[in-house]
Amino acid sequence: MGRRFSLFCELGGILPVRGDEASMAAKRPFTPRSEDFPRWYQEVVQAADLAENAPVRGCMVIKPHGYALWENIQSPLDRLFKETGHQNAYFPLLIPQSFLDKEADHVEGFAPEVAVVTHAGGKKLEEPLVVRPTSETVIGHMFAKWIQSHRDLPLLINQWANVLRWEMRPRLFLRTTEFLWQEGHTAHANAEEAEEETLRMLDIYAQVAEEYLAIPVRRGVKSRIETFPGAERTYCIEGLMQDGKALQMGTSHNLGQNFADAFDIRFQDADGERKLCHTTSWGVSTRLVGAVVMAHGDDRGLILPPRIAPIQVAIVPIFRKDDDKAAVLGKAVELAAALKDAGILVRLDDREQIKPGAKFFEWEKKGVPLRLELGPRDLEAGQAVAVRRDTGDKAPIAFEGLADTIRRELDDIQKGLFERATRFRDEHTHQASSFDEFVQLLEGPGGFVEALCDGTDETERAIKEKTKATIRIVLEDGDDLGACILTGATATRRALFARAY
RNA sequence: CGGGGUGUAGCGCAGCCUGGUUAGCGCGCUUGACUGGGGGUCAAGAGGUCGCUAGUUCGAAUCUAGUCACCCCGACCA
Repeated sequence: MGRRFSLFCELGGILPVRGDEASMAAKRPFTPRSEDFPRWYQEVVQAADLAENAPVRGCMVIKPHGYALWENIQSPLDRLFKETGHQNAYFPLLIPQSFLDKEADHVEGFAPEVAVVTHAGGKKLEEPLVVRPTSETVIGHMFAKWIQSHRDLPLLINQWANVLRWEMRPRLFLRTTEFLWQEGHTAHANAEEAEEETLRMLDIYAQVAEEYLAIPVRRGVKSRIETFPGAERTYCIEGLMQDGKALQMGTSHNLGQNFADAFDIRFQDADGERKLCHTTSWGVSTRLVGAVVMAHGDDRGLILPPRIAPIQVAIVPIFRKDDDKAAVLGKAVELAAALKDAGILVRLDDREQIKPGAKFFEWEKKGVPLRLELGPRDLEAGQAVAVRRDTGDKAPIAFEGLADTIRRELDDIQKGLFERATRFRDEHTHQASSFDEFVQLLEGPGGFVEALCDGTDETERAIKEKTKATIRIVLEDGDDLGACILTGATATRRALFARAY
C-alpha cells in the first residue's frame, strides 16, 4: 500500500499547475477512500464506466463494462446451480396483489416497498398487480400445480430476473429500486432435505464470493429481526468492505412450510398420505458488483479480480517513429493473438492520438488486473513490461512462454486480492466484552464485532438504536454464555455485529 | 410527508442582487499539425427554446407570481 501511495504522490507532483479549478478537478485522482468513502465509491463506479443513474430516481443503467462484470459473476453461479441439479425458468414480472396477501409475514415485510400497477389498457384494473419484489408467491402458485407426487420432488428451479423494491436511499449497485438477481426456488418432501438445500446454496454463494470475487465471507444464520419475511430461517454470507461496514452479499432461506401452506403446495407421499412441501429460496444480486468495488478498489480506481475481469490484460503499444510503429504494433497483434489462444481475455489498445500515459490511467481506473507495455526497447530485449494493478509492481516478461507467465501472474493477483481482503477482514474482527468496548471498536477500527447479548428483539433493536450496528450473523445460541453487553442479563446468544449497508 | 437547496451546451459551473441587445468559462467533443515509456501542445470548429407558464417593462437568464422537476437532511432492504 505504502509503495503505491508514494507513486501516486509522485504523479500528483508532475500534474500541470496551470488551469483553473474545474480543469484540475477533471484531472485530479479520486477522492481518497479515507476522506469520503461513499463519494469515492460513486466516483469509481462512474470512472470505471460500470453504471450511471437513470431518468427515474433509484434506477440505474448498467453500462457494458459493468454488465460484462455481472455476466462474469453470473456465469460461475449458473454453472454451479446446474451442477447441483437446478434448472432455469422464467416467471412473470407482474403478480396479482392477492398473492402477496396470502402469507402474512411476507405482505407485511414487503408492503412498504412494493410498486403497484392500478391502470392498464386505459382502464382501472379489476385487481391491482404488483411488480415483483421477489417471486415466492407466483412461484408457489405454480409449484402447487406442478407438484402432485413425491416423485415430482425435489423441484429445483432458478430464475434470472429483475425485481423492484421502492428504495428511499438508492446507491448504484448497492441499493437500487430495480435490480438484477437470481432467485432459486425449491420444494422438498421433508424438512431435512430443505435444510440441506438451503445450506448447499449458501455454500455455493460463499464459494463464488471467495474463489471468484476474492472476497472472504462470514456465513451463518440471521436473527429473527433480520429474517426474510415468511422464512423460518435465513442464512447469509457477509463481506466486509474497506470502510469497515458489512455487506450482505447473499441470502438463503429455509421457508419451512409457510409458503407451502399459503399456496397449498402438497404432494402424495409413498405412504399414500398428502403432505405439505418444505420450500427454500435463495438469491444474490447485482449488489455483488458493488461488493467487488468496495472490497478491492483503491484510490486510483477499480481493481478487478482476474477471474471475473471482462478484460484481464490490456496491451499498450508505445512508439515514436513510423518504423517503430509498424514493428511494435505487429508484435502487439502477435502477442494479443497468443494470449487469446491461451484463453486469456486480452485487449490491444491500438488507438492513436491517445498517448500511452492516458491509456495507462484509463485501464487502471477500469480495474484491468494486468497491463502489458510494449515499446521499441522491449522488442530489442525480447520482452514486454507487465504492471500489476493490485500492487503496482512492474516487471519485464519474456516473449518466450508469455501466455504461461501471464496466466501465473493473473492467478497470483487473484490470490493476492483474496489474501489482502482476508487480512483486512481479520484485522477488523474483534471481540467486545463490554458495551463501552463495543462502541469503541465500532467507532475506532470498525468492522465486525463479536459480542454477547440476551437474544431478545428489544435488545437487538436498542443496540441498533444506540450504535447503528446490527446482528449480521448469530454465532451461537446457548443457555448461559455470560452477560449481555447491553442489559447485563444472562446472555443466550453470541453474535457478529457490524454497521452494514 | 416536514425542513433546506438547485434548474443556463454532453458534464461541471459563472452571470441574476444592481434588467440593456453577439450569454460566458472549464472539461469533454470534431478537424488538422506536431507529439508519443504515466492524464500532451497549438490552431481552427461544432454545440443553448437560460426548466415551464403567465406577468411587469421600450427591453427579462436577470424582477414578480404560479407551476414542474431534481438534489440534500429525519422511519426499510438482495
